[in-house]
Amino acid sequence: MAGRRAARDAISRDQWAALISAKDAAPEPGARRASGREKAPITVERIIDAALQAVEAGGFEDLTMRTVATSLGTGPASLYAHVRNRAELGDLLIGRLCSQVALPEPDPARWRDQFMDVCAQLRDQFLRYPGIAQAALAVVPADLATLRVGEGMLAILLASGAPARQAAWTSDAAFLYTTGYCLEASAARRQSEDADGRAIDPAEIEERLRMLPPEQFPHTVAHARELTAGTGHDRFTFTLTLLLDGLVPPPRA
Amino acid sequence: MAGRRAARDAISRDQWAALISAKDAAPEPGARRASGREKAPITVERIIDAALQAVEAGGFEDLTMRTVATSLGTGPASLYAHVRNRAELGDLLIGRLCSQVALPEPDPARWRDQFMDVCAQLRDQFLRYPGIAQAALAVVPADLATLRVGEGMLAILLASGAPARQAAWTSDAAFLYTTGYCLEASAARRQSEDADGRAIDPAEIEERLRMLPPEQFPHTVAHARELTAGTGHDRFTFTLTLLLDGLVPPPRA
DNA sequence: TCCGAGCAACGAACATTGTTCTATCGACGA
DNA sequence: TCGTCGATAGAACAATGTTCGTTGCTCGGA
Repeated sequence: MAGRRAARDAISRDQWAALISAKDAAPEPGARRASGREKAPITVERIIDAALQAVEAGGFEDLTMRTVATSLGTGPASLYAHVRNRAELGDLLIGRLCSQVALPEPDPARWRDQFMDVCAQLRDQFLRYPGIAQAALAVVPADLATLRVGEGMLAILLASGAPARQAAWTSDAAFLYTTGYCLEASAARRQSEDADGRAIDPAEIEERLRMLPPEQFPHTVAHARELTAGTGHDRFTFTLTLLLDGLVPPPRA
Repeated sequence: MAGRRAARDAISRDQWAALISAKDAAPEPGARRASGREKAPITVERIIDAALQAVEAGGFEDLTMRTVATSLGTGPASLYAHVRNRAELGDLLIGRLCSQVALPEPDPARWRDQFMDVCAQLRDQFLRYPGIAQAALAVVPADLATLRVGEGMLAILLASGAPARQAAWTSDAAFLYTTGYCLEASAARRQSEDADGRAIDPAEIEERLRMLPPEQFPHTVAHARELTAGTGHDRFTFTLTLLLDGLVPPPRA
């Protein structure tokens, strides 16, 4: 009760500085020389690999320390020499996903498509690992790979000619919306899977919305189709377009 | 492993219909007559009250079945007669919060302010209970109170004259962004509290952003101030304004 | 008035989770 | 060669969500 433990150890500024300067070189300590291949040492990279595999298979809620550990042929205690927390493992996963996003050279003529593309890359990465967006909403400015994506998105928006603060906030909002969208999509997919057999597809949801009492839910009933529409990622691109058009009005109004 | 249990029991359509038709009357079964006051029976409402109190005090992660139960002077097993899951408890909490949102009569002349106000109400409710937005991202169309807010937001946007589908999607995006914003804000506040004593304020974050290598993070370093700015809820209203202006261009461009 | 059925309440327990303690093993430097 | 230090594990602990029986109460009908 009173002794609420620290949810996550905040690193000091010195640690932060060390983290930044050590970003290159450092050929993954623990790999040492990859001397024999009798045991294959545990490294952060291998932990991340195993964790991503687990999430891809069973969703973020199936990502436990024991799952990852047994997947590596060891016990859960062995992971804590490389990862401080389960939360830090989540950060590392997001970092890995972000590091695989290709960032274009900002082109003022195509900034809109470029920004959309980066968001779509993020979206596809997140959707590939259901529920992993949860971890993206807990991280703030921790990982370098995550910051790299933020830098890339900001660069594209600045190339549009928008003022710095508005570009920064829009980039942030787009990232937030992307993770929220993926989280909702993952949750919906999970919910439609669990009744194993009786799936809840959009048509079923539309049907149920129509069953609401029309006196209290007139618009929901009337536009049930529009509310549940959005096959593919139409809704996703629509919202981002809204944001970008609000930031810089499109040439042809 | 193989026997992955259903994360949440999906209700059948009949149950859904019964849920809708039973929305009024039904003076909370279990309250019966409030006969004596010797024990005060456990009701869903009292569970929700206790749960909200727990979240307000210690955040969403301190919301455990045992916390709620002992707060009501009983054991955790007693709650399962009224609540199916911890997840359902989360849904109920969101429902309670949503039920306290005041929905205005849509006014085509003031729809922008009206919509903003509803979102701000949601934001303040969510921020009052740190981390509770997590539960809002897991719920899809379950609770009636939640649907009521959706109906209200949709009604306001329709009053603006926007096409139905765009209004529906924008309403959805605004709700998504609101929950994401609150989740991020709660996480940041928690992280700044945990080092008990050594708080991480925006100034500290700005400082750290400036420490990044300028060759790889030129814009992040240059605009560190803009990235960390946004005292109060400037960022929140900015993003929503972006969405609304994208939906219906403002009269004075 | 009495009885039985149904249901809320509860104590105890189970499985699973994150995390820590401590011992062992190995390699590398002095 | 020895000592030290970090990685690896085994075992364990505390806490969590959830379920299983049992108990007790209330209410409807004989």
